[in-house]
Amino acid sequence: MVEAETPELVPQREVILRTAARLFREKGYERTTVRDLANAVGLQSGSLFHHFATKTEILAEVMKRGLDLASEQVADAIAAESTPDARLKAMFRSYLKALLSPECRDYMTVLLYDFRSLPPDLAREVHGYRTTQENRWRAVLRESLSDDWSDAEIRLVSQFVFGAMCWSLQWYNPSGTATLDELAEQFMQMAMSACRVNDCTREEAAKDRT
Amino acid sequence: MVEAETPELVPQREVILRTAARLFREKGYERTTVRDLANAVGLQSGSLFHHFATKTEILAEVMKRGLDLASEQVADAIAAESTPDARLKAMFRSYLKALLSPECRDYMTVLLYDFRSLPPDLAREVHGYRTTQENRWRAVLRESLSDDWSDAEIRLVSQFVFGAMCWSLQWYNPSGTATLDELAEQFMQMAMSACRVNDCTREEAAKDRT
DNA sequence: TTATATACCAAGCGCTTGCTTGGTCAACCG
DNA sequence: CGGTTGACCAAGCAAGCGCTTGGTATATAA
Repeated sequence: MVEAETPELVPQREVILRTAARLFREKGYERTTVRDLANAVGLQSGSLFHHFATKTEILAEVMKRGLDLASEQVADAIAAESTPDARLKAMFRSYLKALLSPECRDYMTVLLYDFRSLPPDLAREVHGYRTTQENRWRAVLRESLSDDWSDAEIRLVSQFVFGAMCWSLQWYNPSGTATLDELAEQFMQMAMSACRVNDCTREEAAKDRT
Repeated sequence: MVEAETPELVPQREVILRTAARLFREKGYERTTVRDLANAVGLQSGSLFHHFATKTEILAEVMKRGLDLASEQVADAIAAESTPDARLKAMFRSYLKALLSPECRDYMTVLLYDFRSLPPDLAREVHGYRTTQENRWRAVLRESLSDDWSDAEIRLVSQFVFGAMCWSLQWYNPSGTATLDELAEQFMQMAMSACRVNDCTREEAAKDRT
Protein backbone atom coordinates (compact mmCIF):
# COMPACT_ATOMS: atom_id res chain seq x y z
CA MET A 1 0.00 0.00 0.00
CA VAL A 2 1.24 3.47 -0.77
CA GLU A 3 -0.76 6.31 0.71
CA ALA A 4 -4.43 6.93 1.39
CA GLU A 5 -4.85 10.63 2.07
CA THR A 6 -1.97 12.32 0.28
CA PRO A 7 -0.92 10.67 -2.96
CA GLU A 8 2.34 12.63 -3.02
CA LEU A 9 5.48 11.14 -1.59
CA VAL A 10 5.20 12.59 1.91
CA PRO A 11 6.25 10.24 4.69
CA GLN A 12 3.49 8.85 6.86
CA ARG A 13 5.18 10.20 9.97
CA GLU A 14 4.81 13.68 8.54
CA VAL A 15 1.15 13.13 7.73
CA ILE A 16 0.52 12.00 11.28
CA LEU A 17 2.25 15.06 12.71
CA ARG A 18 0.27 17.48 10.56
CA THR A 19 -3.00 15.83 11.39
CA ALA A 20 -2.10 15.68 15.06
CA ALA A 21 -1.31 19.39 15.09
CA ARG A 22 -4.67 20.18 13.53
CA LEU A 23 -6.63 17.99 15.92
CA PHE A 24 -4.71 19.17 18.96
CA ARG A 25 -5.45 22.76 18.03
CA GLU A 26 -9.12 22.08 17.48
CA LYS A 27 -9.86 19.89 20.48
CA GLY A 28 -6.82 20.14 22.71
CA TYR A 29 -4.24 17.44 23.28
CA GLU A 30 -5.99 15.66 26.13
CA ARG A 31 -9.33 15.50 24.39
CA THR A 32 -7.81 14.07 21.24
CA THR A 33 -7.55 10.30 21.55
CA VAL A 34 -5.10 8.17 19.63
CA ARG A 35 -8.16 6.66 18.01
CA ASP A 36 -9.27 10.09 16.78
CA LEU A 37 -5.87 10.70 15.32
CA ALA A 38 -5.51 7.26 13.76
CA ASN A 39 -8.95 7.55 12.25
CA ALA A 40 -8.19 10.96 10.76
CA VAL A 41 -5.07 9.59 9.14
CA GLY A 42 -6.76 6.37 8.00
CA LEU A 43 -5.09 3.90 10.31
CA GLN A 44 -5.94 1.67 13.21
CA SER A 45 -5.06 3.18 16.56
CA GLY A 46 -2.34 0.66 17.28
CA SER A 47 -0.54 1.43 14.04
CA LEU A 48 0.37 4.88 15.28
CA PHE A 49 2.83 3.27 17.66
CA HIS A 50 4.77 1.92 14.76
CA HIS A 51 5.76 5.55 14.04
CA PHE A 52 5.84 7.04 17.55
CA ALA A 53 6.60 5.39 20.86
CA THR A 54 3.98 7.30 22.85
CA LYS A 55 1.27 9.88 22.40
CA THR A 56 3.45 12.27 24.37
CA GLU A 57 6.20 11.91 21.78
CA ILE A 58 3.78 13.11 19.12
CA LEU A 59 2.95 16.17 21.20
CA ALA A 60 6.59 17.03 21.76
CA GLU A 61 7.37 16.61 18.08
CA VAL A 62 4.50 18.89 17.11
CA MET A 63 5.73 21.57 19.51
CA LYS A 64 9.31 21.42 18.33
CA ARG A 65 8.16 21.63 14.76
CA GLY A 66 6.22 24.78 15.61
CA LEU A 67 9.22 26.41 17.22
CA ASP A 68 11.51 25.52 14.35
CA LEU A 69 9.16 26.76 11.66
CA ALA A 70 8.44 30.07 13.34
CA SER A 71 11.97 30.87 14.41
CA GLU A 72 13.30 30.08 10.96
CA GLN A 73 10.90 32.49 9.29
CA VAL A 74 11.69 35.23 11.77
CA ALA A 75 15.43 34.67 11.49
CA ASP A 76 15.26 34.91 7.71
CA ALA A 77 13.24 38.10 7.85
CA ILE A 78 15.65 39.71 10.29
CA ALA A 79 18.70 38.67 8.29
CA ALA A 80 17.34 40.44 5.23
CA GLU A 81 17.40 43.85 6.91
CA SER A 82 20.38 46.11 7.48
CA THR A 83 19.36 48.60 10.20
CA PRO A 84 18.30 47.88 13.79
CA ASP A 85 14.98 49.60 13.30
CA ALA A 86 14.21 47.70 10.13
CA ARG A 87 15.17 44.45 11.83
CA LEU A 88 12.79 45.16 14.68
CA LYS A 89 9.95 45.88 12.31
CA ALA A 90 10.76 42.78 10.30
CA MET A 91 10.73 40.71 13.47
CA PHE A 92 7.29 41.89 14.50
CA ARG A 93 5.84 41.50 11.04
CA SER A 94 7.33 38.10 10.35
CA TYR A 95 6.46 36.69 13.74
CA LEU A 96 2.78 37.43 13.36
CA LYS A 97 2.77 36.16 9.81
CA ALA A 98 4.55 32.99 10.86
CA LEU A 99 2.20 32.39 13.78
CA LEU A 100 -0.92 32.70 11.68
CA SER A 101 0.33 31.11 8.48
CA PRO A 102 -1.49 27.91 7.47
CA GLU A 103 1.75 25.92 7.68
CA CYS A 104 2.56 27.01 11.18
CA ARG A 105 -0.65 27.92 12.93
CA ASP A 106 -1.63 24.49 14.17
CA TYR A 107 1.81 23.70 15.53
CA MET A 108 2.17 27.04 17.28
CA THR A 109 -1.24 26.88 18.88
CA VAL A 110 -0.39 23.53 20.37
CA LEU A 111 2.97 24.81 21.53
CA LEU A 112 1.46 27.79 23.27
CA TYR A 113 -1.70 26.30 24.68
CA ASP A 114 -1.00 22.66 25.51
CA PHE A 115 2.18 23.27 27.40
CA ARG A 116 0.87 21.71 30.59
CA SER A 117 0.39 18.32 28.99
CA LEU A 118 4.11 17.73 28.61
CA PRO A 119 5.88 15.54 31.17
CA PRO A 120 8.45 17.46 33.24
CA ASP A 121 11.53 16.49 31.28
CA LEU A 122 10.10 17.42 27.90
CA ALA A 123 8.54 20.52 29.39
CA ARG A 124 11.98 21.66 30.47
CA GLU A 125 13.38 20.97 27.02
CA VAL A 126 10.67 22.89 25.21
CA HIS A 127 10.88 25.67 27.77
CA GLY A 128 14.60 25.97 27.14
CA TYR A 129 13.93 26.19 23.42
CA ARG A 130 11.43 28.97 24.08
CA THR A 131 13.68 31.09 26.26
CA THR A 132 16.45 30.84 23.69
CA GLN A 133 14.08 32.36 21.15
CA GLU A 134 12.91 35.03 23.54
CA ASN A 135 16.48 36.08 24.27
CA ARG A 136 17.20 36.33 20.59
CA TRP A 137 14.23 38.63 20.18
CA ARG A 138 15.14 40.75 23.14
CA ALA A 139 18.52 41.27 21.55
CA VAL A 140 16.82 42.73 18.51
CA LEU A 141 14.78 44.99 20.75
CA ARG A 142 17.83 46.07 22.72
CA GLU A 143 19.63 46.93 19.50
CA SER A 144 16.88 49.22 18.33
CA LEU A 145 15.75 50.90 21.56
CA SER A 146 17.69 53.67 23.23
CA ASP A 147 20.39 52.68 25.67
CA ASP A 148 18.66 53.78 28.82
CA TRP A 149 16.16 50.93 28.74
CA SER A 150 16.84 48.54 31.57
CA ASP A 151 16.77 44.78 31.08
CA ALA A 152 13.55 44.60 33.06
CA GLU A 153 11.92 47.19 30.83
CA ILE A 154 13.02 45.36 27.71
CA ARG A 155 11.61 42.16 29.08
CA LEU A 156 8.35 43.83 29.89
CA VAL A 157 7.86 45.37 26.49
CA SER A 158 8.72 42.10 24.79
CA GLN A 159 6.21 40.26 26.95
CA PHE A 160 3.62 42.86 26.11
CA VAL A 161 4.15 42.74 22.38
CA PHE A 162 4.61 39.01 21.98
CA GLY A 163 1.67 38.40 24.25
CA ALA A 164 -0.49 40.47 21.95
CA MET A 165 0.69 38.42 19.00
CA CYS A 166 0.37 35.01 20.61
CA TRP A 167 -3.15 35.89 21.59
CA SER A 168 -4.04 36.41 17.94
CA LEU A 169 -4.15 32.64 17.60
CA GLN A 170 -7.29 32.74 19.70
CA TRP A 171 -9.33 35.09 17.54
CA TYR A 172 -7.73 35.11 14.10
CA ASN A 173 -10.03 33.95 11.35
CA PRO A 174 -8.26 33.17 8.06
CA SER A 175 -11.43 33.78 6.10
CA GLY A 176 -11.87 37.30 7.48
CA THR A 177 -11.75 40.45 5.38
CA ALA A 178 -8.24 41.66 6.18
CA THR A 179 -5.31 39.85 4.59
CA LEU A 180 -2.57 38.47 6.75
CA ASP A 181 -0.16 41.05 5.38
CA GLU A 182 -2.41 43.94 6.34
CA LEU A 183 -2.89 42.49 9.79
CA ALA A 184 0.84 42.04 10.25
CA GLU A 185 1.44 45.62 9.14
CA GLN A 186 -1.03 47.02 11.64
CA PHE A 187 0.22 44.87 14.46
CA MET A 188 3.76 45.91 13.65
CA GLN A 189 2.79 49.55 13.92
CA MET A 190 1.06 49.05 17.25
CA ALA A 191 4.03 47.10 18.50
CA MET A 192 6.45 49.83 17.43
CA SER A 193 4.19 52.35 19.07
CA ALA A 194 4.24 50.39 22.32
CA CYS A 195 8.04 50.36 22.13
CA ARG A 196 8.00 54.14 22.02
CA VAL A 197 6.32 54.52 25.41
CA ASN A 198 9.34 56.00 27.03
CA ASP A 199 10.00 58.56 24.36
CA CYS A 200 7.60 60.96 26.03
CA THR A 201 7.10 59.68 29.58
CA ARG A 202 10.82 59.53 30.13
CA GLU A 203 11.23 63.15 29.13
CA GLU A 204 8.57 64.11 31.63
CA ALA A 205 10.30 62.07 34.29
CA ALA A 206 13.58 63.78 33.46
CA LYS A 207 11.91 67.15 33.83
CA ASP A 208 10.45 66.14 37.18
CA ARG A 209 13.84 65.09 38.41
CA THR A 210 15.60 68.38 37.58
CA MET B 1 -18.55 17.60 60.78
CA VAL B 2 -17.97 21.26 60.12
CA GLU B 3 -15.01 22.09 57.92
CA ALA B 4 -11.56 20.65 57.45
CA GLU B 5 -9.63 23.20 55.44
CA THR B 6 -11.20 26.54 56.28
CA PRO B 7 -12.65 26.86 59.76
CA GLU B 8 -14.58 30.00 58.78
CA LEU B 9 -18.15 29.78 57.66
CA VAL B 10 -17.53 29.52 53.94
CA PRO B 11 -19.84 27.10 52.13
CA GLN B 12 -18.28 23.88 50.96
CA ARG B 13 -19.40 24.58 47.40
CA GLU B 14 -17.28 27.71 47.46
CA VAL B 15 -14.26 25.83 48.79
CA ILE B 16 -14.58 23.30 46.01
CA LEU B 17 -14.76 26.02 43.38
CA ARG B 18 -11.68 27.81 44.67
CA THR B 19 -9.69 24.62 44.86
CA ALA B 20 -10.88 23.55 41.44
CA ALA B 21 -9.79 26.87 39.94
CA ARG B 22 -6.35 26.48 41.44
CA LEU B 23 -5.91 22.91 40.27
CA PHE B 24 -7.31 23.63 36.81
CA ARG B 25 -4.85 26.47 36.41
CA GLU B 26 -1.93 24.38 37.56
CA LYS B 27 -2.62 21.16 35.69
CA GLY B 28 -5.35 21.97 33.22
CA TYR B 29 -8.95 20.86 33.43
CA GLU B 30 -8.57 17.54 31.65
CA ARG B 31 -5.54 16.47 33.64
CA THR B 32 -7.25 17.23 36.93
CA THR B 33 -9.31 14.24 38.01
CA VAL B 34 -12.28 14.43 40.31
CA ARG B 35 -10.19 12.37 42.70
CA ASP B 36 -7.46 15.02 42.68
CA LEU B 37 -10.01 17.70 43.44
CA ALA B 38 -11.83 15.72 46.12
CA ASN B 39 -8.55 14.88 47.77
CA ALA B 40 -7.43 18.52 47.80
CA VAL B 41 -10.68 19.51 49.47
CA GLY B 42 -10.64 16.58 51.86
CA LEU B 43 -13.51 14.55 50.47
CA GLN B 44 -14.12 11.26 48.74
CA SER B 45 -14.44 11.62 45.00
CA GLY B 46 -18.09 10.64 44.98
CA SER B 47 -18.99 13.33 47.48
CA LEU B 48 -18.25 16.05 44.98
CA PHE B 49 -21.36 15.06 43.12
CA HIS B 50 -23.44 16.00 46.08
CA HIS B 51 -22.50 19.63 45.29
CA PHE B 52 -22.19 19.54 41.51
CA ALA B 53 -23.95 17.34 38.98
CA THR B 54 -20.93 16.86 36.71
CA LYS B 55 -17.29 17.80 36.45
CA THR B 56 -18.25 20.01 33.53
CA GLU B 57 -20.56 22.01 35.76
CA ILE B 58 -17.62 22.79 38.03
CA LEU B 59 -15.65 24.05 35.07
CA ALA B 60 -18.46 26.27 33.85
CA GLU B 61 -18.99 27.69 37.32
CA VAL B 62 -15.30 28.49 37.67
CA MET B 63 -15.33 30.32 34.34
CA LYS B 64 -18.41 32.37 35.11
CA ARG B 65 -16.95 33.31 38.45
CA GLY B 66 -13.83 34.56 36.69
CA LEU B 67 -15.81 36.70 34.30
CA ASP B 68 -17.96 38.17 37.04
CA LEU B 69 -15.06 39.03 39.31
CA ALA B 70 -12.99 40.68 36.60
CA SER B 71 -15.79 42.62 34.96
CA GLU B 72 -16.98 43.93 38.31
CA GLN B 73 -13.56 45.30 39.19
CA VAL B 74 -13.18 46.92 35.80
CA ALA B 75 -16.66 48.40 35.90
CA ASP B 76 -16.02 49.92 39.31
CA ALA B 77 -12.73 51.42 38.18
CA ILE B 78 -14.30 52.95 35.11
CA ALA B 79 -17.24 54.35 37.03
CA ALA B 80 -14.90 56.23 39.33
CA GLU B 81 -13.48 58.34 36.49
CA SER B 82 -15.02 61.34 34.82
CA THR B 83 -13.20 61.83 31.51
CA PRO B 84 -12.98 59.41 28.55
CA ASP B 85 -9.22 59.36 28.70
CA ALA B 86 -9.14 58.63 32.43
CA ARG B 87 -11.73 55.90 31.95
CA LEU B 88 -9.60 54.24 29.29
CA LYS B 89 -6.55 54.33 31.50
CA ALA B 90 -8.55 53.01 34.43
CA MET B 91 -9.85 50.19 32.29
CA PHE B 92 -6.38 49.07 31.24
CA ARG B 93 -4.97 49.32 34.72
CA SER B 94 -7.83 47.63 36.47
CA TYR B 95 -8.10 44.82 33.97
CA LEU B 96 -4.50 43.77 34.42
CA LYS B 97 -4.76 44.10 38.17
CA ALA B 98 -7.94 42.06 38.20
CA LEU B 99 -6.48 39.36 35.97
CA LEU B 100 -3.41 38.87 38.11
CA SER B 101 -4.95 39.42 41.53
CA PRO B 102 -4.83 36.38 43.83
CA GLU B 103 -8.63 36.28 44.05
CA CYS B 104 -9.14 36.23 40.33
CA ARG B 105 -6.08 34.76 38.69
CA ASP B 106 -6.99 31.09 38.94
CA TYR B 107 -10.50 31.62 37.62
CA MET B 108 -9.37 33.79 34.72
CA THR B 109 -6.63 31.44 33.65
CA VAL B 110 -9.13 28.62 33.44
CA LEU B 111 -11.55 30.83 31.55
CA LEU B 112 -8.97 31.82 28.98
CA TYR B 113 -7.06 28.59 28.57
CA ASP B 114 -9.49 25.71 29.07
CA PHE B 115 -12.17 27.00 26.79
CA ARG B 116 -12.09 23.94 24.55
CA SER B 117 -13.15 21.62 27.34
CA LEU B 118 -16.64 23.09 27.52
CA PRO B 119 -19.49 21.25 25.80
CA PRO B 120 -21.02 23.24 22.91
CA ASP B 121 -23.98 24.68 24.80
CA LEU B 122 -21.95 25.98 27.71
CA ALA B 123 -19.25 27.15 25.33
CA ARG B 124 -21.81 29.31 23.58
CA GLU B 125 -23.04 30.71 26.86
CA VAL B 126 -19.56 31.61 28.10
CA HIS B 127 -18.68 32.97 24.69
CA GLY B 128 -21.71 35.23 24.79
CA TYR B 129 -20.65 36.47 28.20
CA ARG B 130 -17.22 37.23 26.82
CA THR B 131 -18.37 39.18 23.79
CA THR B 132 -20.62 41.28 25.98
CA GLN B 133 -17.57 42.29 27.98
CA GLU B 134 -15.51 42.95 24.90
CA ASN B 135 -18.16 45.24 23.48
CA ARG B 136 -18.27 47.16 26.72
CA TRP B 137 -14.55 47.71 26.52
CA ARG B 138 -14.64 48.72 22.90
CA ALA B 139 -17.17 51.36 23.85
CA VAL B 140 -14.67 52.85 26.28
CA LEU B 141 -12.02 52.80 23.58
CA ARG B 142 -14.35 54.40 21.06
CA GLU B 143 -15.19 57.16 23.51
CA SER B 144 -11.56 58.07 24.01
CA LEU B 145 -10.10 57.66 20.54
CA SER B 146 -10.59 60.16 17.76
CA ASP B 147 -13.67 59.79 15.60
CA ASP B 148 -11.95 58.66 12.45
CA TRP B 149 -11.16 55.23 13.86
CA SER B 150 -13.19 52.60 12.07
CA ASP B 151 -14.90 49.76 13.91
CA ALA B 152 -12.39 47.34 12.48
CA GLU B 153 -9.51 49.42 13.74
CA ILE B 154 -11.03 49.65 17.19
CA ARG B 155 -11.48 45.93 17.26
CA LEU B 156 -7.91 45.37 16.22
CA VAL B 157 -6.40 47.63 18.82
CA SER B 158 -8.56 46.10 21.52
CA GLN B 159 -7.49 42.62 20.48
CA PHE B 160 -3.89 43.74 20.55
CA VAL B 161 -4.03 45.29 23.98
CA PHE B 162 -6.20 42.70 25.69
CA GLY B 163 -4.16 39.96 24.13
CA ALA B 164 -1.06 41.41 25.70
CA MET B 165 -2.80 41.46 29.05
CA CYS B 166 -4.31 38.01 28.86
CA TRP B 167 -0.92 36.62 28.01
CA SER B 168 0.47 37.99 31.25
CA LEU B 169 -1.24 35.08 32.99
CA GLN B 170 1.35 32.85 31.35
CA TRP B 171 4.46 34.53 32.66
CA TYR B 172 3.43 36.59 35.67
CA ASN B 173 5.15 35.60 38.88
CA PRO B 174 3.54 37.06 42.02
CA SER B 175 6.79 36.74 43.94
CA GLY B 176 8.73 38.80 41.39
CA THR B 177 10.35 42.13 42.12
CA ALA B 178 7.82 44.49 40.59
CA THR B 179 4.57 45.06 42.43
CA LEU B 180 1.29 44.49 40.68
CA ASP B 181 0.59 48.22 40.74
CA GLU B 182 3.85 49.04 39.01
CA LEU B 183 3.23 46.38 36.42
CA ALA B 184 -0.28 47.64 35.77
CA GLU B 185 1.04 51.18 35.40
CA GLN B 186 3.63 50.19 32.83
CA PHE B 187 1.20 48.02 30.91
CA MET B 188 -1.29 50.84 30.89
CA GLN B 189 1.29 53.16 29.38
CA MET B 190 2.23 50.71 26.69
CA ALA B 191 -1.44 50.13 25.95
CA MET B 192 -2.11 53.85 25.67
CA SER B 193 0.90 54.15 23.46
CA ALA B 194 -0.40 51.40 21.18
CA CYS B 195 -3.70 53.28 20.97
CA ARG B 196 -1.84 56.31 19.68
CA VAL B 197 -0.52 54.54 16.58
CA ASN B 198 -2.59 56.55 14.24
CA ASP B 199 -1.69 59.92 15.70
CA CYS B 200 1.37 60.06 13.49
CA THR B 201 0.83 57.50 10.73
CA ARG B 202 -2.55 58.95 9.95
CA GLU B 203 -1.12 62.40 9.51
CA GLU B 204 1.39 61.01 7.09
CA ALA B 205 -1.36 59.24 5.20
CA ALA B 206 -3.33 62.47 5.07
CA LYS B 207 -0.33 64.27 3.65
CA ASP B 208 0.12 61.55 1.05
CA ARG B 209 -3.45 61.89 -0.03
CA THR B 210 -3.40 65.65 -0.58
C1' DT C 1 13.52 -18.85 -4.57
C1' DT C 2 14.04 -17.75 0.26
C1' DA C 3 14.98 -14.21 3.73
C1' DT C 4 14.39 -9.81 5.86
C1' DA C 5 12.19 -5.57 6.77
C1' DT C 6 8.46 -2.34 6.68
C1' DA C 7 3.85 -0.91 7.33
C1' DC C 8 -0.09 -2.21 8.86
C1' DC C 9 -4.59 -4.76 11.09
C1' DA C 10 -7.52 -7.12 14.58
C1' DA C 11 -8.05 -7.95 19.03
C1' DG C 12 -7.77 -6.95 23.47
C1' DC C 13 -5.33 -5.97 28.15
C1' DG C 14 -4.97 -3.34 32.17
C1' DC C 15 -5.82 0.81 34.08
C1' DT C 16 -8.04 5.23 34.95
C1' DT C 17 -11.88 7.95 34.35
C1' DG C 18 -16.44 10.31 35.65
C1' DC C 19 -20.08 9.03 38.06
C1' DT C 20 -23.64 5.91 40.85
C1' DT C 21 -25.32 3.40 44.62
C1' DG C 22 -26.63 2.27 49.30
C1' DG C 23 -25.88 3.35 53.59
C1' DT C 24 -24.14 6.13 57.98
C1' DC C 25 -24.26 9.94 61.09
C1' DA C 26 -24.91 14.36 63.01
C1' DA C 27 -27.93 18.42 63.06
C1' DC C 28 -32.16 20.44 63.08
C1' DC C 29 -37.44 20.70 63.77
C1' DG C 30 -42.15 19.86 65.39
C1' DC D 1 -38.66 12.30 71.65
C1' DG D 2 -39.04 10.69 66.52
C1' DG D 3 -38.55 12.05 61.79
C1' DT D 4 -36.53 14.43 58.15
C1' DT D 5 -32.74 16.38 55.83
C1' DG D 6 -28.09 17.47 54.26
C1' DA D 7 -23.34 16.11 54.03
C1' DC D 8 -20.60 12.61 53.60
C1' DC D 9 -18.15 7.65 52.92
C1' DA D 10 -17.03 3.06 50.97
C1' DA D 11 -17.34 0.46 47.21
C1' DG D 12 -17.61 -0.25 42.69
C1' DC D 13 -19.50 -0.04 37.69
C1' DA D 14 -19.25 0.88 32.79
C1' DA D 15 -16.83 3.21 29.43
C1' DG D 16 -12.89 4.91 27.38
C1' DC D 17 -8.09 5.40 27.51
C1' DG D 18 -3.01 4.53 25.92
C1' DC D 19 -0.63 0.92 24.48
C1' DT D 20 0.74 -4.26 23.43
C1' DT D 21 0.59 -8.44 21.06
C1' DG D 22 0.61 -11.70 17.32
C1' DG D 23 -0.01 -12.04 12.88
C1' DT D 24 -0.49 -10.69 7.62
C1' DA D 25 0.66 -8.59 3.17
C1' DT D 26 3.89 -6.31 0.33
C1' DA D 27 8.38 -4.88 -1.19
C1' DT D 28 13.11 -5.32 -1.53
C1' DA D 29 17.52 -7.97 -1.44
C1' DA D 30 20.44 -12.05 -1.75
